[in-house]
Amino acid sequence: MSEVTGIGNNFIHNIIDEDNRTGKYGGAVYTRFPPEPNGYLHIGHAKSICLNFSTALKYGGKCNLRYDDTNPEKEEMEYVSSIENDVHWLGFEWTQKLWASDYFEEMYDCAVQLIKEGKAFVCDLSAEEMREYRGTLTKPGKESPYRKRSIEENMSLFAEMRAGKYADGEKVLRAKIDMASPNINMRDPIIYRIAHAEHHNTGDKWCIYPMYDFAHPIEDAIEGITHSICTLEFEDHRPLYDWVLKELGRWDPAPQQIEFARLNLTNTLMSKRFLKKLVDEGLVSGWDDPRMPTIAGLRRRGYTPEAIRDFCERIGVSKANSVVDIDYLEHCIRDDLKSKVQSRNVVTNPLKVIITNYPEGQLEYVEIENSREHEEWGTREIPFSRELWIDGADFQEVPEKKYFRLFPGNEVRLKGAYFVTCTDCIKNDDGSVKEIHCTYDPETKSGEGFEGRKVKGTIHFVEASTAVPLEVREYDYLMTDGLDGTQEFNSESLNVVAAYGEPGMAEAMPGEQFQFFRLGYYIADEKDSSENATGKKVFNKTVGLKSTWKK
RNA sequence: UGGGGUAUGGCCAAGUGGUAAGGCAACGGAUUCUGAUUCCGUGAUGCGCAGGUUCGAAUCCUGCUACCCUAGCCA
Repeated sequence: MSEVTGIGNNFIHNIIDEDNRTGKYGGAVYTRFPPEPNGYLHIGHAKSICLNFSTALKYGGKCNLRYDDTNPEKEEMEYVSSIENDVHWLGFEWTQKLWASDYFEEMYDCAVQLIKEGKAFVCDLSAEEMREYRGTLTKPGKESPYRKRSIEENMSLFAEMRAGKYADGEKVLRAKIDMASPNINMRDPIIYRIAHAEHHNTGDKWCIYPMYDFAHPIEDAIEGITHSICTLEFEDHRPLYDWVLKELGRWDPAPQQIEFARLNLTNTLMSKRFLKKLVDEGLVSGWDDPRMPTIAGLRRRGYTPEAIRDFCERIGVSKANSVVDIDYLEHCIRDDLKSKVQSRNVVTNPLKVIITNYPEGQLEYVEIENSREHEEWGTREIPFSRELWIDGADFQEVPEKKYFRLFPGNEVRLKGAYFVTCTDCIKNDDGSVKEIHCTYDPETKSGEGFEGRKVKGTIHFVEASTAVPLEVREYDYLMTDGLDGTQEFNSESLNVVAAYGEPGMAEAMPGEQFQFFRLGYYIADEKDSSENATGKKVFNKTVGLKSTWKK
């Protein structure tokens, strides 16, 4: 994790420090991560998860996982397990797992209280009329003709709403605040609506459901949340959040809402609408497609929880809208993996090399270190023979300036093995390079202290008869080129999001994470591998990062 | 056009009146059996703009400008 100085503090900590100084919450820090179970979690949620859980951890406080399931029409249980899995995978444990729907009875009671105190009323306006009465950004709204209903009438009407006497949209319960408020959220906001829908948790027990603005502060208060952290777009809702708690007067001290800027990544679209459409239309293999910015997708791509947590900590927290460069995320995964993963030889766009002066049929093993960072990880033996594969990028028939890898007449070191000199370049009929011929110098074997001459280049290789074919995929993230998430798109307009793969050859290895020379990192996910005809393991999908090789 | 926010080097981001942290990216250089890694080094005379207060301002005041959010019976 980051040990960089200056990182790890943010404005929310300042608020908490101040609260602790004044004793507002008696030193308690209780946060919560409140997803609505209507999709998979993505990297943006990871920022919120890290913020909430880490803040609690930092102050020795608590953090709940709470499903904000107040809208029965949009939520599905299938997302619940993925959410819990992702939070756990990131390395966090919640103090309590709760459902907003478990508070429905208490929320109803709160609503009744407001009615009894003349602070809420049942309104019969249609959705359209409601919109007209609400006014505009610049014009104040008009009071509903139903605003003056008596407390008794409101009580019985609300009870009838609960009893199912009315159809969806026929009536709503509204808070009585101020139709002339410059903040539209305060213009007698709806706090309960009718929805005859099956709720995943409460079934058909309810046909009226609380709105977010009414439910959320109550949920926080019931759980004893002290700092309710949410994103910037809720800033305008804070007055209503405070109003609900103040008018109810049931909790002291009441929780406070704090807003921060949500995460944006360059060229990455994270709206659930966009991601869900990709999944629904089969444009990706699922929510965990490696190209997806979901936590599940990143996991399958080879990201570690440590890297994601480190990233979330390094980017900081502020109220300024910003777009973090995706390079930063990649830096974090490289930084994490490089110190804890072994190296393996893998070549892409493999090019056959024949060592013409090496005995045919002979196979020898040369020693190579498993890690250059960890000497204690030891070495392994890799095969070497007359026929090898090298990376297509490690040979240029006509070398560009300052190219010091293999080209006709040039000598390079094969890492762990010998010096080889390119003597010939064999072409196919179409002019492409078929294979190259080299000679090796037995005296230059690695580890034997040859000092006769130096070479400027060292390249890696894979022995041909033992190599495992695979596809090295360098996935692009979901690119937003020309797309902003609001427009329609199809598989064609989404070409930019396609993964591109290159055929590769690798030394045999178990399905774990390794570092590839020059290629970055990958994970050979077991579920992405299969056996080929000869019983050899083939990694159909090898998830990698962009190459570190620059031209 | 009302209200609410935000503006610090290419990208994040500290800073809370005392003379601009750090990270990413970039670019130099050293080391290197892979142009990786590692290691050093380089960048705002300047903190959206214009004034003002002060011995001193990114931080305080005034006036502008730009961008974001906001008119769901979504969250």
